[in-house]
Amino acid sequence: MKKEERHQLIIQLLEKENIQKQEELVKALQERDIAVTQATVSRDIKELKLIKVPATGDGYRYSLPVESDEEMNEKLTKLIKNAFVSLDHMDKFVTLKTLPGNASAIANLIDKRFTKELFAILNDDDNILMITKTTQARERLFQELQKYI
Amino acid sequence: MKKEERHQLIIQLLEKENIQKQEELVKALQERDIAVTQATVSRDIKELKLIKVPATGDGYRYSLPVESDEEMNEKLTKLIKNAFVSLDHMDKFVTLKTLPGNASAIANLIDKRFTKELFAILNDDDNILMITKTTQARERLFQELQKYI
DNA sequence: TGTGAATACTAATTCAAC
DNA sequence: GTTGAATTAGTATTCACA
Repeated sequence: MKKEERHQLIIQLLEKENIQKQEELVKALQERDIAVTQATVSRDIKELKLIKVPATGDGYRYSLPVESDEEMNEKLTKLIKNAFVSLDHMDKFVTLKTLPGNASAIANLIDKRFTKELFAILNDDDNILMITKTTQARERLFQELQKYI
Repeated sequence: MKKEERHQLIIQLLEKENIQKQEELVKALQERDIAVTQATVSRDIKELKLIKVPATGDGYRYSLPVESDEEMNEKLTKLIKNAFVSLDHMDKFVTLKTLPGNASAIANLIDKRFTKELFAILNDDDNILMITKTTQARERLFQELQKYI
């Protein structure tokens, strides 16, 4: 079990369970036969940027990070820089072709980042099709995406 | 200086300064001639639901809360329960009539909560007009809003 | 109810080992 | 580069009191 896998598992655990303390995360991981200590979990939390949130009821809980626009932009830039093939538009459509396997991650980020502009977005393994709400929105979206290239 | 005032000040401080530890908040408050201890700041943080965020660079910082869906739902429920007049729909439109002065706050929350469904939302003092992306989305939105009543 | 002082608890880091 | 054990740093809570 590598660190990266554990990180993924931790994210899943946080979605399901109410983790209030790092020790609880340690236990939850142990139940899945992953032996780590509080020290490691503390580092994981830092790396994953998990946040400690005062719970609505009582106590505290660990929660997934809220990505800022800047962080999403950074991610998008990296992803697109690495996987870009072509970008095109027509009417209210924008298409982005990527290297195989990369469309999904990029589409997810674009979806979050451009909710305002997007009417719908869908992708297969290496293509993203975006449908914008208006032609102006298509223009904005296309120009913004060009910046990432 | 009452607690409520201090809370407001803390929120302002967090927006401006990079507060990494509760002790720093204590110091920042002392500089403004407000004498409190770490214990009090800890309670303030819990009450304000401030979160401890692993910083992008190094270390940690305290930050303003992120509202969860549940919290938005709670707020919406309260607001709508208190100010509801009528709810109606037609084609891709949904209208919500409220008591005078209440439309804006409710519209803002609906906008955040139903981004997926909404194409546009606008309000005056006591009316909200929602335009959904599709008829199915209108159906979903209308049914969800009915639950808040 | 709100607070500080002391304390208990939790989390982050250091340091050594791998 | 990653980890656990031990330690330190930081945070939450208890308890007494205004």
